[in-house]
Amino acid sequence: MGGATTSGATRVTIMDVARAAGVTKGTVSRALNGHAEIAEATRLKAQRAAERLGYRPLGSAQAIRTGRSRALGLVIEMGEHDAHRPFLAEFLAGLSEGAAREGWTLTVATAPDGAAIATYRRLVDERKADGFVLPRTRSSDPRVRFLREAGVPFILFGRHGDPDGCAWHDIDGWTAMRDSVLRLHRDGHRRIAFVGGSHGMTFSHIRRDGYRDGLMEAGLRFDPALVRRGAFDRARGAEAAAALLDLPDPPTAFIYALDAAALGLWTAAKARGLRVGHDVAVIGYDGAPEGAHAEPPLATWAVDYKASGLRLAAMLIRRVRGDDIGALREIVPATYLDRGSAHWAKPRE
Amino acid sequence: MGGATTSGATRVTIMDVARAAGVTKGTVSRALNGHAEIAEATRLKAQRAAERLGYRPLGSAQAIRTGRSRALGLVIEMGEHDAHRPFLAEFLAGLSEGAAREGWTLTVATAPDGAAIATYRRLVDERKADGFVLPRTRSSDPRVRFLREAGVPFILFGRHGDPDGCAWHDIDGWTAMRDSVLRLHRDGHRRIAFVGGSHGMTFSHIRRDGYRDGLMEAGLRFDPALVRRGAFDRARGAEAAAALLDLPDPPTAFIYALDAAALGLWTAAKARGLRVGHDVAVIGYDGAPEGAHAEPPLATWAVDYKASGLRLAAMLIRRVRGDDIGALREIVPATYLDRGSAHWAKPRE
DNA sequence: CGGCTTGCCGAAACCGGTTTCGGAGCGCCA
DNA sequence: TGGCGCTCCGAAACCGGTTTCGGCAAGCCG
Repeated sequence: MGGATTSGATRVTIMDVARAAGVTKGTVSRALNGHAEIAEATRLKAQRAAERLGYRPLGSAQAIRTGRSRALGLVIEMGEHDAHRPFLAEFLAGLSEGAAREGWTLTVATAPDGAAIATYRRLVDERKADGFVLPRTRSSDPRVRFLREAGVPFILFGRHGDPDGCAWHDIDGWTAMRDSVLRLHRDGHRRIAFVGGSHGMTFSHIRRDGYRDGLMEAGLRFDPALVRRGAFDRARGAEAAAALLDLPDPPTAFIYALDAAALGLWTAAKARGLRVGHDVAVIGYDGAPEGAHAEPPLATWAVDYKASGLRLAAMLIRRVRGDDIGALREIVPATYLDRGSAHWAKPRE
Repeated sequence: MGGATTSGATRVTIMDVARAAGVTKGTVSRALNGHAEIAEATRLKAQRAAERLGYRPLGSAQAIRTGRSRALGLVIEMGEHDAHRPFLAEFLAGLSEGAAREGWTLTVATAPDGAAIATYRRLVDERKADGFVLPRTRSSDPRVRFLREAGVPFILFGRHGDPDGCAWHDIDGWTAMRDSVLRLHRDGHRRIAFVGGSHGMTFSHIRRDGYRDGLMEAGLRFDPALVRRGAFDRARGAEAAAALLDLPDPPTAFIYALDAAALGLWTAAKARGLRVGHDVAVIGYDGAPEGAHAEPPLATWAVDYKASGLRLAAMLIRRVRGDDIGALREIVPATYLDRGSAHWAKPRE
């Protein structure tokens, strides 16, 4: 077996390519990196030789001179109520595929909940990543401040209170919430409740605004008693639902900012002898897989986390390469999944 | 804003430390890396200076000479039926924390289902990782063959048919399955079914063996009619349950190799007017969070994926450093969670 | 007191790339 | 025909570390 050290044959280096092509290594480097001052014939010679020998430049050797490690950084904060967890695999798949398409890699680290900055600092100091993807952005985000000061490129999955220097990719939660209201209104609902997610998250505000603006557009009054927030899991979602159902004039429809919380309605409704999708309607948001198995299945707005990861990776790479930030901001729509929980057997007036 | 290039002040290099300590950079390198030929006084001088200046060696610069990038590699295969997905976040947290403790990082890549080898090859060729963690090991695993030939260290999360050159960390599925049988037998069950997971996975065989050996220990006959396999999700789990419940002499208890599949029993039982945890008993395996929300909650064997990740990272690093492989093999127990689904209202004979 | 270890560290090579600098060769124009 | 500018590439410096090599000085021994 020998040691676990050498991998048999030694690597093919740029010198090998240079010898095979009959030029110097400097020329090979320039040829392969597309510098303009290389004659087309020479470039071909170099590329052929590299191809033939199976040459792969050593990332760390490039990094030391260029200062670029060609790696994207992702720091996952291990909060207890991490609603992104079910989608993490898809999200990672998107990110890493987006990175791989450009020959980049993905460096992931995790950090205890509030203490992410130290992790970012370590990765930055050791140049383990050229830029970062920031998921779960908060309205005022310490990570943004840190990276901004350090001059390290980053891109938000979400948005930020102060957009200065921020690139982002986000899902249009505002429209989803607004459309949820309009749909429910069309079905005859007049008292529509809203249960928001974690406080401080940008998306929480945006989704609540969508709800409020939807009411306005539908001509319904905004009733603060019908709004709850801070529900990020099933238990909290059930609490909120219970409180709302016990109102003197309870809502007939519920909009949840998170599927994970929306499932709590089942518990609360059952306890009160109400059937979801019959006596009360509910629309969630996220496209969480559990929702499809609820009885009736949870109507929701599906988000393609893999596609988002792909976009984020591609955009971040462009950002690192110096692309103008104006072009690196986009908002894409979620897709409505019409399922049983949104139904309603409208009672006779 | 300026460009996204320089991060203000330039890095502290080893030369800065050398000057501050009044020695050469070679000496600083040796001092900081604990070489024996450095006088204690000199080592202290170097460490103090490094500390004071906030020196952090540049990983890529070290890598080019040492051949070590101090990064662990993890390739996630994006199969449709990936039972590990719900635990991915915990697993990653463990891995990255284990890596961070030694100053290492974690490089993550994903690959389309069958085509992982190309991804490994890329990471190996570019030296993006010094070793790999292989989750979801198959009895005969092409990844093992590839890495073995390439001479790249790796560690299995699971076991392998041919243990040569393999380090591993695994959860004791055998004992869990055996104990499940014994528990159910103690409760009076005499016909106990087993529904296995994906074919070809090492853990599938091991868990089935545990079931078989448990039967033997309990003095029960092994009945092939009571064994199904290939159930890796809720739908397949329901199919298997339906077939078993429709037998002339159906089982009263079920053991599932995967929680995700076990939840399918609820569907099949309900369709036949049977109550889980009353008319039939079931024990799963994995500790999937959805199980806790089932009605009644699913009894299962909880696996601490974060702890496993931590161990795997630590062990892999030792493997890369050349530790003897014999010391890098371990099997840890799962924890039984006694919940409602395992109950049974034994019918009068 | 001389020779031989031994401990410790400086000088320089080295790792595998990128980038700067300068010059050879050529075409063009006066 | 000479001068000039351009194109293209070789030589060498450079990036930030690690490692080899050799030598100085102190210690040990005979």
